[in-house]
Amino acid sequence: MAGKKIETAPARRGRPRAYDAEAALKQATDTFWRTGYSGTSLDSIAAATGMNPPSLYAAFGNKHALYLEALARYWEISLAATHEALAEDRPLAEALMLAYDAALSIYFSGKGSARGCFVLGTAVAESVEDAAIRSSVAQGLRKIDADFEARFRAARERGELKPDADPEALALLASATMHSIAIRARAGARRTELREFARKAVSVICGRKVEAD
Amino acid sequence: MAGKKIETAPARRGRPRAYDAEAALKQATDTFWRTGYSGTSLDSIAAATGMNPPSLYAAFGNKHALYLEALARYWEISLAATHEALAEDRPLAEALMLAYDAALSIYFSGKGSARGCFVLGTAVAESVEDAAIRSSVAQGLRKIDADFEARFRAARERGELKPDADPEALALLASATMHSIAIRARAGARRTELREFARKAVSVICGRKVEAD
DNA sequence: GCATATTTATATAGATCGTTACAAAAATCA
DNA sequence: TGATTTTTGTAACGATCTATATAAATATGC
Repeated sequence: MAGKKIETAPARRGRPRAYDAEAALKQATDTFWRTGYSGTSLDSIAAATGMNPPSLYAAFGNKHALYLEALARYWEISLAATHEALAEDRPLAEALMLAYDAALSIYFSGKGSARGCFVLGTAVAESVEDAAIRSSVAQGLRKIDADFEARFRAARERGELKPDADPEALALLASATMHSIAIRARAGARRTELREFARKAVSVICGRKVEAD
Repeated sequence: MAGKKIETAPARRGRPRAYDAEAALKQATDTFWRTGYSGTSLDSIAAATGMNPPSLYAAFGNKHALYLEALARYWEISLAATHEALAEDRPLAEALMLAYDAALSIYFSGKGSARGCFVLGTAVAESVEDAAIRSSVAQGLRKIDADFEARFRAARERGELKPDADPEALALLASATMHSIAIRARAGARRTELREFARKAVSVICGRKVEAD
């Protein structure tokens, strides 16, 4: 066998960092999530992460780059949750409700009042003036649309929907339902109320009654 | 007849104001609409309105009160547009499309890239930390829901919908469609694309094909 | 004309913004 | 140990933030 490359890191020179970049990104995300991009100061991020400004800049570049990284990570997590919920080994209505329940878990995470969706609650506000944020938002929205559409297409082929059902139209309505839930959550709606909303939307979209659970 | 009370104003003392409060509110709204509440400085509002900071404070109180006034006025206008579009002397699908067209006209007003909805694009971002803004958002959303629901209820009674149609569920989907259009507009979607979206949503909601125009 | 009332324009106060300079601290390498 | 490398903590820079103090400007009432 060739020389044994150890799996441990090669022992970096210099003073070791006192922060965990992964945890810091999560804490920065939480701060942006509550007060938005423009409404969040680096001071508050420094307080939330326990990092000093120079460490923040060494780790993430600047405020804008840090926000973009938080946004990308949020999309990664929430898109994966939606994608997994819509797996095709579940009945259609059940899959949709699972997707909305996953979204609600994210929208109502955190300690204080509900923050809704990080994208719709903070990134959309910056989307007029900030091309990079706008592009990330548009791309993520398209991916959710595509996931819903694929699931409706499969449902039609499998006979879960009538043959003349329009998968694209249903996907847009399913996405719209998620958008509306995200906004209402940030506007103070209760979680139980929003889950009822999801149930009713799924009933209309699937063309039949959906049981409470 | 009693003494003739003239209709002209009673001739105020002091230097006359150089601004039109109504026009200034509209220009301030335009500025908030693009860059959000936190992202908008009083300097930029002063530039947009042509007013000096002391005049702004004399006219509107402070930044927060000015924003709340802009928000209230926006709700007034957009709620009236929706309410009028949903008048019951039109066929259901036509009324819905009229409501979405009215919304699109608002979302794509202004010169630069589309700003979407003032509420969903700027007020929702502040809704976690700002109770007054959150309350205004929640109240406005409820009014739109109620307008849609009333229209669907009338449609069912008139036979435009099947007797087992659920007006509340349909109203929530109709609202969600509007929310989604507002968000997508701010994220850069084209107006024609969003109108197609509206048409498809109306088809599903009304349970039948809706012609292009 | 002169006192009074109100708004405008300027200038700035005091705080906070994003960002960085700088030196002490803490690690490895020789 | 001493040189080197990297991060930390503090302090501060210039810009910008919301808001206001102050005085000039412009109207009315007498």
